[in-house]
Amino acid sequence: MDITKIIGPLNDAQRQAVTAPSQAMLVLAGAGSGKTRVLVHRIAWQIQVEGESAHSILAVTFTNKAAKEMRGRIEDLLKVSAQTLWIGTFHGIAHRLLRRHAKEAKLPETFQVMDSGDQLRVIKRLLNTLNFDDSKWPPREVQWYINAQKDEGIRARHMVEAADIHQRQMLRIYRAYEELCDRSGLVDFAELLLRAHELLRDNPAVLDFYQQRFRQVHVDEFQDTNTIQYAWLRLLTDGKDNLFVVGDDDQSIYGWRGAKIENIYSFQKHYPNHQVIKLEQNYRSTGTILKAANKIIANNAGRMGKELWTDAGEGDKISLYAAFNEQDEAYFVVERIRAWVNEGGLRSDAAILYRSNAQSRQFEEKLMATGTPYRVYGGLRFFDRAEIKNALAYLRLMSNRHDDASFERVINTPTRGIGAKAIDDIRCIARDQSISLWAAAIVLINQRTMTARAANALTGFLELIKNLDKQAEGLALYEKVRLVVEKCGLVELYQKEKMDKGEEKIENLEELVNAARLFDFDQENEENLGELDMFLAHAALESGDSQADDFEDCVQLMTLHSAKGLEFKLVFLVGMEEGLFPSQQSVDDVARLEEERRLCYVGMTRAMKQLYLTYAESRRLYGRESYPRPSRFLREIPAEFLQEVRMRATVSRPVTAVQAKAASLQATGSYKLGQRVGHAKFGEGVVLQMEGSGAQERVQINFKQVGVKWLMLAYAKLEVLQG
DNA sequence: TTGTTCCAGCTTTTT
DNA sequence: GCTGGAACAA
Repeated sequence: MDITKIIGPLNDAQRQAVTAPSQAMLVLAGAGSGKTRVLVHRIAWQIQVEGESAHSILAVTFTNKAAKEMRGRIEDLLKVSAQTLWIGTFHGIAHRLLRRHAKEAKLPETFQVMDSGDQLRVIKRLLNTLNFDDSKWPPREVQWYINAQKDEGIRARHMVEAADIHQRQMLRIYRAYEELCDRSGLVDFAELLLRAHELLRDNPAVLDFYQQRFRQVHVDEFQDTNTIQYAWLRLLTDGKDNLFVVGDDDQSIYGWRGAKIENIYSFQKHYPNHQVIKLEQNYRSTGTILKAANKIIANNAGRMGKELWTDAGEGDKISLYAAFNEQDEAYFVVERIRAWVNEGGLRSDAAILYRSNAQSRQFEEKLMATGTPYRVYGGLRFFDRAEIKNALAYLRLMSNRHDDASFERVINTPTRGIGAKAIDDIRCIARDQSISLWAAAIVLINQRTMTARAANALTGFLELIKNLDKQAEGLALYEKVRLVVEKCGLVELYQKEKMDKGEEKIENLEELVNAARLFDFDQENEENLGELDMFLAHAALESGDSQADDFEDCVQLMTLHSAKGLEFKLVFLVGMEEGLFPSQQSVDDVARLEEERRLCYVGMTRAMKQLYLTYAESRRLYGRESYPRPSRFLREIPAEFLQEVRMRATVSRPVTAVQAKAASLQATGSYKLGQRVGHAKFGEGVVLQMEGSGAQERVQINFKQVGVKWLMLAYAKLEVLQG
């Protein structure tokens, strides 16, 4: 195999990164600069040219999707199966290590992975048993607190009793939560990472083994790593400097969930012999889009410094549309998409990006009304559905009787006459004796204090699980799943549900059997573990797509966060308003505001050909009308890159909106933000900002020809133009 | 056990 | 102003 295939398609900077000798390496890869390509080709280079065995290479990503894509591309390039290559998410790899070394990690062999929904339910229940008031101790906050500690590598036992009563109680809950999880053999996502770190830290033999084995370690999206993930990477590469990380400080948008952009800076300290390579040539967007994005991100302090460029030409200007309200905004966007499609564009090349999920509705309504197919990203995923979780809970109980979360989930689902009283009693016994709910249920039955009916029901439940387990013995995985689906009574339960809702749930259960059949057991089973346990872990770690792949050509709707890593020919960045984007909750804090700005940068750099920015002059939010100012990010774009758009045809504006606008103009006796105005010398423009009052009142106007200017209202003879 | 009513809350999300 | 969850009544 000749190496031109590996280094041929690369530019200079990329080639430098790919062919560099083994050493600590930081590749700062701007948006659309071929980051994945560098990783893929680097790994191929090491195997083909450096003669590394695939077996000794580790590549870590954040999402299953990225891991899958990378594996596929490496196999394409090398034309061999990359089976022995370890490519996976941080959580997936951590899970693998814990399965292999359960004993050293002080975990039971049958430990089960909880997803965040499971975790929340466990916490809720825990708060109840500890007699904490839900309203004073919101389970979500507790969950956030616990995960934040774990992300920092802090166990309850590391923490000092604080003077603060709130802190002290939190610590108490954290401690109880850890105990509960240990007792039930439950591991949450943060725990996977923390345990994997402790496994390496506390077991020199294990650490040594993996340090020897992984001669090359690669990390994707390094700016998104949290404290514990980075600590884990450092352990693994300690003294070898064989860490190759790719990331972009300008695209760090997950600080709020523990990602430490600082890890990029620390990397340079911890690996003094590192090399930094910047990838700045962009292969995605037009020159105009890149320049505008560069200008925006330049407002952030403390960047590593990077400026995207392209040789693809300037392209169209960025379009700015000031809508009257959110209805008009949606109408405008949908009309533009229709025009795009009429001119032969694909719907799937068009994306509507927003800051918060709630914004999707107005667009969905307008798309629906015009019969335009669309797809909303986010929302319920397959393995998150209640019916699926119920079925999985039965399977988990079969595998591990002490899985309290699953026990509680299905003890009375479908209803089998075990009421709140009985469940309460079981909980009490479990708490008092520090045993699992399953064990407590047996104790309760033996006490013979229950009514015959309740005792029968409870015995029936225990027997059901035992019988299912017995019958499942020797069956193939999918047969086990089918057995459970058929025998646990869920199908009957959903049959009774009215309308198609129940039917859909039954279909999903059938789909679960199918998923089990397709589950590639061998690939994930280096650990020689039970097939069922692997499948259950798979379900927790890979929650699946929210929707089945539809082959229809659809407009794409998603949040800015979920757009990261994607690209579209036509992009609408909507709701560019203060309070929405940047979010109200971020405006008082420089660090958070900068993260919003990075989000804006990410959003803009999704666009390949055309970018539209829209904002509404009035928006119904939380039931009341608000008149937000245009987003500060709009002001950060030099006017030369912008072009104001108006609807070509007369817009059928909702009457109320026009009236509201007229009323507000009269009320303030002044100009409104976004108001189109004319000036004798400067021509036509749009009001961006106002300040002062009376004779001191000034307005900032973005003129089409001459750009942004501040004018004293008293002197500038402005003409109000109808927009 | 189900249906109703009331009430808080209201960024972003993968694993 | 809407939504989801919890508390309550029947």
